Amino acid sequence: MKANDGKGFPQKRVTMIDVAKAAGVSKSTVSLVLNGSESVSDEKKKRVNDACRTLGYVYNGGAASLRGGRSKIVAILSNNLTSPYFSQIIKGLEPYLDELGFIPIIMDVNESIERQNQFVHALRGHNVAGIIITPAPGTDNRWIDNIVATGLPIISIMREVENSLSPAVMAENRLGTYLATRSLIELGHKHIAFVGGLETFIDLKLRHQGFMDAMDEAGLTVPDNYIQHSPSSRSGGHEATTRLLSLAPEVTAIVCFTDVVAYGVYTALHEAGKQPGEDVSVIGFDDLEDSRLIYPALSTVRVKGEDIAREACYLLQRLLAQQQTPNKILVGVELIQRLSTQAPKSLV
Amino acid sequence: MKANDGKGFPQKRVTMIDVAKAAGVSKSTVSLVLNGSESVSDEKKKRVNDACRTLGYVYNGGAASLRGGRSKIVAILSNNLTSPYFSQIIKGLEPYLDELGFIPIIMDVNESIERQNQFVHALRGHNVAGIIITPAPGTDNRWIDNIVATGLPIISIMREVENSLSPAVMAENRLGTYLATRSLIELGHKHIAFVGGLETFIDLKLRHQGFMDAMDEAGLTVPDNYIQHSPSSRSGGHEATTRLLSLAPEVTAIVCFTDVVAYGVYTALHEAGKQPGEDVSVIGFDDLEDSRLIYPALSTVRVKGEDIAREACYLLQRLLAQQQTPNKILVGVELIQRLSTQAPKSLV
DNA sequence: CTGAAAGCGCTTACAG
DNA sequence: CTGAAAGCGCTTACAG
Repeated sequence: MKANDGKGFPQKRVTMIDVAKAAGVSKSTVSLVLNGSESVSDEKKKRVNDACRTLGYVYNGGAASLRGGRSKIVAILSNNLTSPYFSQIIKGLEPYLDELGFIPIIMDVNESIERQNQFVHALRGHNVAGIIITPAPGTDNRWIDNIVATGLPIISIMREVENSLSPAVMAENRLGTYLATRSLIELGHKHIAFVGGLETFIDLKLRHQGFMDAMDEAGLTVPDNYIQHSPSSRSGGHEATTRLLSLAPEVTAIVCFTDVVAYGVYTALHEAGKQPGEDVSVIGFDDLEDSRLIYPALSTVRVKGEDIAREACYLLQRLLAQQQTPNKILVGVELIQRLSTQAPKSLV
Repeated sequence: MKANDGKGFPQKRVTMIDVAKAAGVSKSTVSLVLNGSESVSDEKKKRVNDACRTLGYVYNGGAASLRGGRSKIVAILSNNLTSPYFSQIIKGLEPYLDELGFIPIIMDVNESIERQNQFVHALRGHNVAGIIITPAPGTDNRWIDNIVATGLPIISIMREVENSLSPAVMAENRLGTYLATRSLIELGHKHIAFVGGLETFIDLKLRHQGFMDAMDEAGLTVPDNYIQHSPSSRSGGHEATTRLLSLAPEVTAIVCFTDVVAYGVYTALHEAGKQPGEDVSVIGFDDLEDSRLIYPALSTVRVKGEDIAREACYLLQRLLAQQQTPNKILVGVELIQRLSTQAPKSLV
């Protein structure tokens, strides 16, 4: 085995002063060049840039943000790093953030208010330019409004903090499940269940509402045990569906809180000897990339992560420019019908 | 729609001086208390902490790291944010990092050398305490060794940079696919293919090697078209398998680069009217949580993300303490047999 | 268009 | 155990 000797710190750090000396200009000029000022002659610009390269200069963004008041970092706080949906949104955010010259960092809050608090505190102490957050359940509206009041832009995505003044970007949750449920009703289903989501999630309330609206409109009743809550995970969907099948075997269609929950529903159906789509229709929410690749391909409500990303960056820009922003932006949804939703067997 | 008026920055920032005044102590004492020094009287400690709370003081970690030389931030650079495997490793890292008092941030490099470069540069300028990285393909060994030479701990996980002095933590890749392949041979398979992975990934080379070793040992030949490369995604596995099935329909078993690739293999088999497990055996690598939940449950090679996380943090600690470290740590693998690997039909 | 000077909010020896 | 002082590496008016 080879080994590091652990002897460290040989190089003295190269600073702007060294660069200035090497380039034969003042420190301020170096700063101006590095920040892309127009008011420096091309020749000096080149000398500065060359000096940076040959000296191996590393710009100290930490010092810059201490003096300047704002860093180039934008933090994205995720509650569910394992959620492919959130990954899609992050991927969507990156090109916009890049273009604005920000450097995106991601933090894993994991639905914990304490971690959320701790992270935001640390972020404030590092003068980040802004925060994009999926608020953890139970986030206090005054907490988030206080942060906004300090001048730090903070934007909620996917979930809002009720009664907060900070802006939020969300999907049309209610409409989404309404459309999903109505599509099942139109196929002829009458015993339709709703699986997944925890009651503390604000988005669950809205998705649940859309489901109930469609059922009411069709004059269909929803017994209590047709609603099965669970964590928004595959295993959550699995367990909730196993419960559902034992309590209400007459169910012929299931509306799921998310696509990931739907994947768990598939597993539970398989275990019960039922074929998703053929025996029990299943519809998801999100339209993850996997959903058209699994078997049978999953019908779902598409929310474009990219739309959420774009609007969030739009809000960020306006907040940074101290311009007015709408308090809430709802991005559209689209019903995607694939093989997992079919007419009930009794009608075929 | 409610709106933010965008008027900003009302509060003047509270600093240590304000806290010191309010608590009736000097600025240094506040600093000592906030950094957990033992040498301050309990009474002053309490006064300082109370003052922080009542004033709403936010510790400026940026300023601290400028003066002190190191921040409490550890960056985790991921190449594939959508990979559930990487998410599992991050989850594994967090408790260790928490315990050491570090605050973990994640950055999405997305297999791009330029982004990797840019991010590491920025991280250096923010004096992060350390970097845990899955090096992008093509990472230069001198580049990474230079960073180590500045005293910034950087630890590779999952992939190593060949000929680098910086330490790496990896799975026993070669052994893993060797065991996977041998298990298929023992079931009676003779026409075994290898699907997934790009040739630029160092870990692919090793996994491929393990496959070849087992085949050679059993005296089985591997035609060129039994090896199908693809991105490590579900759709990659899907497409590679579709190619494979048309070129070599006699194949009865597939060793996959990762579990995610295996999921794509399932889809391609379904589309070809074949049942994974029954018609064609499939074995993955990683053992993601999903793998026991999909249908049929996936046989695989388990690498505990937690093991990789633990060893990475161990290396980080040693590097920070300027102690010697091993150059490479290999964590164990375990063969997990589920329903997706069965004897070939011809033998039943 | 460029340079000298002050200061962002901390930590760290150093006296006492 | 505590306080006064210097300085981390930048940016930003301000003169020139």
